[in-house]
Amino acid sequence: MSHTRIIDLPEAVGRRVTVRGWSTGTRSSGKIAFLQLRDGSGFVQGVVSKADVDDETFDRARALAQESAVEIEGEVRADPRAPSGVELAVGSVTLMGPSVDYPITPKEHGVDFLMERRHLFLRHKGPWAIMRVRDEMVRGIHDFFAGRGFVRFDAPFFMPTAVEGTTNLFEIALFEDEKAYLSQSGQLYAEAGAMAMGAVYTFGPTFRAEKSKTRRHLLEFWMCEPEVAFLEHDGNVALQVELVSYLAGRVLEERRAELEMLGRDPAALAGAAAGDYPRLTYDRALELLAEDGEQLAWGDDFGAPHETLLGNRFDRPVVVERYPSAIKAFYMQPVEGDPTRALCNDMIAPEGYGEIIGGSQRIHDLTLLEARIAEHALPREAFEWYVDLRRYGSVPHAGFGLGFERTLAWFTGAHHLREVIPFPRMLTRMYP
RNA sequence: UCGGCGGUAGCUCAGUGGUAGAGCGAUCGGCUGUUAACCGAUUGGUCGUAGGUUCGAAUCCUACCCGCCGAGCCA
Repeated sequence: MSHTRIIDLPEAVGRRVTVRGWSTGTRSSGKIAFLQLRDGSGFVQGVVSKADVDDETFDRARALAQESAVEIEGEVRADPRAPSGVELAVGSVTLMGPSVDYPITPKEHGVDFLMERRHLFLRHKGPWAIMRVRDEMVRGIHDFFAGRGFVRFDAPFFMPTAVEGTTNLFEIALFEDEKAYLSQSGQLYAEAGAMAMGAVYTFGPTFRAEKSKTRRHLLEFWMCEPEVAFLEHDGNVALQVELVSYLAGRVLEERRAELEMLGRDPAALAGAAAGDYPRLTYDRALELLAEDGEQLAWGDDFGAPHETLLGNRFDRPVVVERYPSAIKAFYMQPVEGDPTRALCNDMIAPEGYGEIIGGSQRIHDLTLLEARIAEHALPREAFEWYVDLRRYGSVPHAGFGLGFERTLAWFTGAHHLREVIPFPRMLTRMYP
């Protein structure tokens, strides 16, 4: 017998249907019982009237423990009191999988308690809504790039060496004496991809062995790294703004109900969806920070509090560009006529969510790149293939990395990145 | 790694030297429209661990463990 998804019930008013799902709770009085049901697609209330069913069914319904798996048969009724506009007048209840002493009770719980039971907590409304926004964003990324002729290009996760220095890398023992590192960025490989395919993007997990214990950090997070041949700095910034405003608009359009379930005011994302993000040079950002009482010397990098101050000045993300070369990665193209500054940018989200994008135009000159590799004391042999990209038809190119969880946390208003990934990996959490 | 805060019932917490507490949950009973329902009853404890001070320690002292928040670093 086929069953109907809860999300489709509004189109089935007046029909008898079968719903398969789980009970999230029951309330009952002597003659009527209410079953809260979810099936993964949505939530609905089942109403059991003692007058309509036999005693056995009524008792079975009101005794359903939290998270019991059930098959419910009944008639879909429109009811203005229901949040989704419909409820189910229950005719029969079949227990498919019992549930005893479900631990996450309808009650306030602490963060650690819920994270320890993440595999179950994912069933609840908050995580459920966030995962649906996450899914929408993933498809948004693929649609955005596919619509612009980009090729999805997969970088390896095992790396022979560091992309940007050897700190913060997870070392993996392979065989006997062989070692490898978990990827902290697919960018260098994406550059090879850009020269092969024109425009590519990677999308996958990335690993940072940073002992950071803040709401903006995970050991394992997802990153989207586009890389485009013949793209220069200004085009790179424009692409970033297009991408983020597209994603914000898409989430507002397709997952507004989920945002509202999460208590996230959609108006907070209106500016982000509109595009036209402010652009500041690093030097200008220093001036703004000084206005806020944060005096930084030229050449200092921003800390988290500085990013928050800058981000909170605007109702949408802010682009900060042309940082001092000394505090940026070895592969960044210098500003023409001013080698102390790099053709790079960060994008900082509002509301303290911090940096969601870091990008740059890459060095395409062979001699300059070789000099930078030497200056940074990087292992030349490991980068030989990367240097090759400058030997055979080198062209200006640029790209960036979008921090997926940070962007998603900002969209959903999550307090911590661990809330927006199914199973967070942190310094203090490897289970479940 | 550093700084701040914390660990007491299944959960969230109160209890600062003198009998171990509340709310919620769960269980049972009642109630025909509940949205974290309501009313009544029942159920509940290695006070993070180890040691010390004391007639007496959840409470004071020492060490350690674990967690939360932040810094640095970064997306």
